[in-house]
Amino acid sequence: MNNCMTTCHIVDIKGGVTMPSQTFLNLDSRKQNKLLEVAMNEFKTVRYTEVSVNRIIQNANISRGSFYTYFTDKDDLFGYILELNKKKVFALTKEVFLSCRGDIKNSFFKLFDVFTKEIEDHDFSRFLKNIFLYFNIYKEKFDRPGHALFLYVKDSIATEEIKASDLEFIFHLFMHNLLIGITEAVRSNNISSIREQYRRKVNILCYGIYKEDKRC
Amino acid sequence: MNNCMTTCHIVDIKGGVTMPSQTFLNLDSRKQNKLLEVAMNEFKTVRYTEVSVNRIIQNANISRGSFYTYFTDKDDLFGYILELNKKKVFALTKEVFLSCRGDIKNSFFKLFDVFTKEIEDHDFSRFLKNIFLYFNIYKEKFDRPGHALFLYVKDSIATEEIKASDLEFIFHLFMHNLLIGITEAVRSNNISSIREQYRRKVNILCYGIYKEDKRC
DNA sequence: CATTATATATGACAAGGTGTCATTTGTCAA
DNA sequence: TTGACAAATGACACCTTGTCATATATAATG
Repeated sequence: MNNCMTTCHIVDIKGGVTMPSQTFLNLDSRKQNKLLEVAMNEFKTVRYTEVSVNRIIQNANISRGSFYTYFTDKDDLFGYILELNKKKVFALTKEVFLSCRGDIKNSFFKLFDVFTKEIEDHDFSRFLKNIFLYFNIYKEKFDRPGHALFLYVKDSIATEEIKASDLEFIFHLFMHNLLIGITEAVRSNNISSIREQYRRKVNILCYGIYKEDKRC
Repeated sequence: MNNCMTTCHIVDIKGGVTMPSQTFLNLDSRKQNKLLEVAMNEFKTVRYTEVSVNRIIQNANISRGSFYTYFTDKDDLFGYILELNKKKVFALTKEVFLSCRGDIKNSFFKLFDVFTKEIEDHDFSRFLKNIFLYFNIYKEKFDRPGHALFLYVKDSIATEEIKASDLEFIFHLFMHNLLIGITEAVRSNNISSIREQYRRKVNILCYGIYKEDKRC
């Protein structure tokens, strides 16, 4: 059943804001894209630890020296690619929230469908997993992406019926659940059952874990 | 406020069951411990990617060749150390559940206190973070530790009042929340406020996100 | 005790990685 | 044509890892 993937992911990536050098930005955009594409492919293909700058520069046909004038190192490059994709993720997320009039439950139902579709369409699987992993425990709570995403969609969330206590926490909880769902979906060959399971979980998140009578 | 830690973690670790070679197990236990201690220290000190087998064998006073007869590589070593510590974590967790008669809410309240105490006492912080990270998104859902822990404590959880839908998911949700709380606590200098926040979240998990009237 | 078998230890080595830098090449403006 | 600045280059120093033929210790046996 679950025979693939004997590899797990917890990766060390230097934090901080990532930006390629001006030199890179000045580059002919064809050249930029070539490098980005090659790199993306590398990140999709091998484990993060095994990503090799050597291989990247070979495939992109640039010299070692050039690479290091563009990016300080592989973390830097990865961070940049992430940054580029983040925008898409952010935009999609917000769009969904708006289209659902801020309703959390429905938004997260829909997000699952939207993202799994997106992944399927673009063969992003491996790379997107990395992106999602980027939103992991640490990230999620302390670092930019998770928090930034929240800030970005915050206003699109309908809060009248929600307990005020900690909207950001709630958001992360749902996000976490979504990521698990998506990752499962990406790996599974039976999406519809994963989808069903996912929806049940969203319900638990909404209404709590206790049976009716026990509530509060 | 949150000025430390510019580093985030998403790490690549090979999965699979980790076991040192018989040769290592045969070793005089003083020698074993020496190596383990040195390694542990390395893992505590530097980012996972930067952990160097070189440094470890130097500090442990063993030859390169020996190391590689004990463990296949650094992932293997890390996995083993994790394994050793996991037992402790498992035991503690179960103990707490039993002492709370399986009540989820109270168990997770207590787990927070127990673990933060444990960490404080043992200067595990950096290493335990790694352990906790080991239980991250992927792990949590697909791999041994998270699932295994669940199986281990499963029977100690009182389920009469819980919606049956997906106990494991609920468990992971609470766990996830606990890990976030602990990590925050480890980094913070105001544990009691983190603790308070944590408890509020546990309540959300128990009773859902909606205000009274909106429920179901 | 001598001899053989087996377990353990060793460090030189190949293969490959990273980041730097003095130098070359390209480009544009005066 | 010349000078000034931007970009590209690849050899280099220095690191890492995992392997393997060889040396050494330990045990087992005739």
